[in-house]
Amino acid sequence: MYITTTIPYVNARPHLGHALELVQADVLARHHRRRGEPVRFQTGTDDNSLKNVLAAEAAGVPVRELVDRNAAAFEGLRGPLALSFDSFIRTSTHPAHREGVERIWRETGHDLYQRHYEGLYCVGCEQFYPEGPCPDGHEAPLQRVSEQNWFFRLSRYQDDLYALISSGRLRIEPAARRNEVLAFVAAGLDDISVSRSAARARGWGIPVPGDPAQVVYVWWDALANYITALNDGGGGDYERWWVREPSKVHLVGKGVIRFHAVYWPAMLLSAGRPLPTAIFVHDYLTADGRKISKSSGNAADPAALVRAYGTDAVRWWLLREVPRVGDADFTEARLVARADEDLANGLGNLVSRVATMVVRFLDGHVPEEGEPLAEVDGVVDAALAEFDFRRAALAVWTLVEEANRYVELARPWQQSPREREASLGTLVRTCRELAVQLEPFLPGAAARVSAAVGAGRLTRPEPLFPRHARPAARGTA
RNA sequence: GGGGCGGUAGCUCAGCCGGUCAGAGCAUCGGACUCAUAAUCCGUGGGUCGUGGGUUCAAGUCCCACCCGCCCUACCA
Repeated sequence: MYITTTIPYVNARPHLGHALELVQADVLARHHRRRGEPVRFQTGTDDNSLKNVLAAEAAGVPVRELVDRNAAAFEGLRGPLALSFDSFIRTSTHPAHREGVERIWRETGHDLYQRHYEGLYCVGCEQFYPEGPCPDGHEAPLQRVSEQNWFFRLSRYQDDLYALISSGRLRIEPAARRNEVLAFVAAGLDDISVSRSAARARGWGIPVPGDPAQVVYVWWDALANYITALNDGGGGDYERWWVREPSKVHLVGKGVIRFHAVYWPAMLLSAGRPLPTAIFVHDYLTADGRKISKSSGNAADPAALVRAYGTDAVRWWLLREVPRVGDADFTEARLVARADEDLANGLGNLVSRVATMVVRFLDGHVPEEGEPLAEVDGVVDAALAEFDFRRAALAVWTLVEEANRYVELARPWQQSPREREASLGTLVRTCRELAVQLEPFLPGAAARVSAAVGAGRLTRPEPLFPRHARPAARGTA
């Protein structure tokens, strides 16, 4: 499976919304790797956006410096969020990227033509609008732009795209999003402008081959990363992951569906390249009921949240509480409640009590016999197949709940030695199974559970998870 | 303007083709237990399922209208 996230433009530091997409992709990657499937997990940054240029100008720093600094912040999420991406591409520095963009440009040459264009351009959206103001409410006013641009014959691919998506050959999830795209395609596709004047872009970006006065439209440039990251000029990765791989999944936010579900497949069709097989569209996060923005502060800064509460707590909130459909509101109080109730009181306490009983009653020796209490692999698998991370996480959690109930039922401290051996054997095996099932979701926690109830003689473990709220304050924060 | 999604207990949400669908978790209250991070387990209370109509023997569950929130799309005067 080839899994990609979108590559964010780096006019600012990453926020929690970026973390959501990265963590979702990471869960898919880890889940499929665990099942022995070949996986390539790809992410990176879009350095070539005009927005980066403007942000740098506003900050009074060279573009290169701002882009490098912010790109480093994105790549730096790897550790704090425990991400397992296999490669991280930066569109301004990856050696094969520029070359790859030029190559697709040439391959689609039969669908490119020059046309004079005049319109209102929103730099915030990197998009033209027939009239103002910009529907997203970006602060910068729309610019009246009049220039000679390159256009792509998108209109030519309307029928192909419709057939592709309605047949499911290009799967778009959730279904409501697929319908949205189909409605858009069916309404008729106009050709799109795919270049900008180099002057207006301040010379930032990739020059159009044979027309240095123009730079390649940033979306065209950015979308290409999905194949240029594989060094599509040669070297085997492209062949392996884009041509032969049967499952190619793009994770994208709802704001960029059209680029991924319409423009990108059309580009590939025009270039005679293989297409992705699935696009999963997630909705957005809000923080304290408000749209996440640069002014949201720490509440939406994933690195800061990890410093305060740890990797597991942040990942767990993103996976356990964000629905497949619909925006989700993030609050620190909810993250703390989840971490305390689920991780500390639920999982941590379970492992703690099981290990302690093995130490106390069996001198630390784990019984030979025992089977996990339940099988959740199938449910997790089914949930992840439809990108329902919350349902998958919940399924794993049923193991914790079953195990805690089982302790109360069996009451090993009152059992005969023989009964006790059996019940503790069951509990240890269940905890081990938990570690296995949990790995894609909470790799750090899984490793700690594994260590606490692993092979050899058990010892009384330290608490696996800290509690963040005082008991008396729980739920009121 | 057109299209889509959501509006279910205080909070977060499950409820596919109409008939144990009125549910879960958290919070509240009561009980049990003591292996455990004062954690855990069991039970109670609580909702006119956005509003108003309609179809049906029967509707959160289908149809229509409207209200609220969000998204996509478009701009006729």
